[in-house]
Amino acid sequence: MPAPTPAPSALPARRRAGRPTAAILDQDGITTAALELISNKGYDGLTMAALARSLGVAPSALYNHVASKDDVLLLVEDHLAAMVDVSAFGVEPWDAAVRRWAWSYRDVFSEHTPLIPVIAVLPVANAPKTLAMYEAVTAGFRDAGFPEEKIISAIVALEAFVFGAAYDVTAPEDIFDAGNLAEQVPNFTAAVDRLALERHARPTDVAFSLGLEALITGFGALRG
Amino acid sequence: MPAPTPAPSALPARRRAGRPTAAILDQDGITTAALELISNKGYDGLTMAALARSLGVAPSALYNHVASKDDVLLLVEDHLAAMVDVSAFGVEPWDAAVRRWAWSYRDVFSEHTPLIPVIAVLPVANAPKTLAMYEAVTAGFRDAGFPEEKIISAIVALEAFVFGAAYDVTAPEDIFDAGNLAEQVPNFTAAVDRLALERHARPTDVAFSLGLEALITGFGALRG
DNA sequence: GATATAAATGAATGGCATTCATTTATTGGT
DNA sequence: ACCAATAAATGAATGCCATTCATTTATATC
Repeated sequence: MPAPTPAPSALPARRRAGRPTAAILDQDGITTAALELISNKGYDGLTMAALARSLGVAPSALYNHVASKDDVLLLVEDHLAAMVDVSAFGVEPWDAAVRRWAWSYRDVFSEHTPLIPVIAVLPVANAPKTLAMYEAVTAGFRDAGFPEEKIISAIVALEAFVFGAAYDVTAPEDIFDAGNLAEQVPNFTAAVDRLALERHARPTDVAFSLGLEALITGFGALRG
Repeated sequence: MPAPTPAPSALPARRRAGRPTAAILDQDGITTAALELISNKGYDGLTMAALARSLGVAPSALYNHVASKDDVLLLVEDHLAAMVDVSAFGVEPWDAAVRRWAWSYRDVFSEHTPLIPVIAVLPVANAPKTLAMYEAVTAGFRDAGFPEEKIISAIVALEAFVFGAAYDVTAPEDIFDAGNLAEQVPNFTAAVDRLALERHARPTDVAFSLGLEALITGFGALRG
């Protein structure tokens, strides 16, 4: 049967199918809209349908510009990588530069932990800004006298710590409350209670600092 | 209209609805079936439908024993926590015990990275075996002369590193291949190539060892 | 023996990413 | 100046997924 003639939609000037004067969508716009959506509704709210809606477009239109939802996540990841602070490398001493980099790396991704499984396994060739971050860090290590064969390993180790710590930031405060099992784990409970007495900074920041300083000290000793 | 009388199913002795002589399902059986399924089909294959099928049961039956799929993941996680090797604490020296614990922790969860977002944020009260692991580690730190107020922070930091490293294990080998962007990141590319010349162990193991030894050294100095 | 309960069934439900045929304005070639 | 190819949109499927619900019934409890 012939398709019924669509009633000429009088109301909200609905766009008709077909190539428009200028493309509505591009990867930059999709990235920006995704970030906005994530910021407002979190990663649960980031659906292809919601993303399309926020761009005033049908969901299927997105697939002219990205291959999949994972592709969207990759775009977001690469955008965030550019926000990580590598500016101290080559300016400040090596240890201070690492410290700045690692803290900002953690802070950026602690708001975006659902990306971590994506990044951790992402070939860098698909993420130019991420690659640029690695380049800056690598150059910083090299110029600081780091033996070349250990640079990547050191960065990988630091990154592992950063990613794990990013999760930790999002954990509930009472994650270590053993509840009614407390009597069965006296050492653990005592240590948790003891930590709670220290009221300096967020526990997650204390742990991050403790680990990061150990890594910086340990890696610093490798420099020639 | 009245429900049509169901034909008395002659064939595969299909179970009828209603309370059976003994419960078919329990949390242990669900956990075991989930692990089997994960082992065979990976986490993508772990659906409530597949889990139910492997148990010879309707999907909805699972919900008499678990509240949600996340609940299943929690059961799996706690089972795995019991496989982490804490046996060296109190037997071997502190640094050797930490080494054994961290390596085995990483190895166990590198096969189960989809659990990491669950664990990292999981209140320990819901995971008794995980809690038992923490108790053993905490006692080991305390007996090694670790100041009590730093024990939890040190464990959290080590755990963060372990989780991040577990992801790294699953990364593709050529993750650092910059492809056609290689010229734009000369330092990075050189460092990646230089590492490739070292053919001792898996790169992921080299990085883990490097980071872990730095953490052990750094934390070891905190002992009284 | 009556009643309540636990544990199963199977049929919805609603959300999700993704695919596909179709439409049409623009671009580039002749 | 026409014409073919293409890019970019639509909207209607598709199939998978977790979860809910009314219903059934064997067993346990009073």
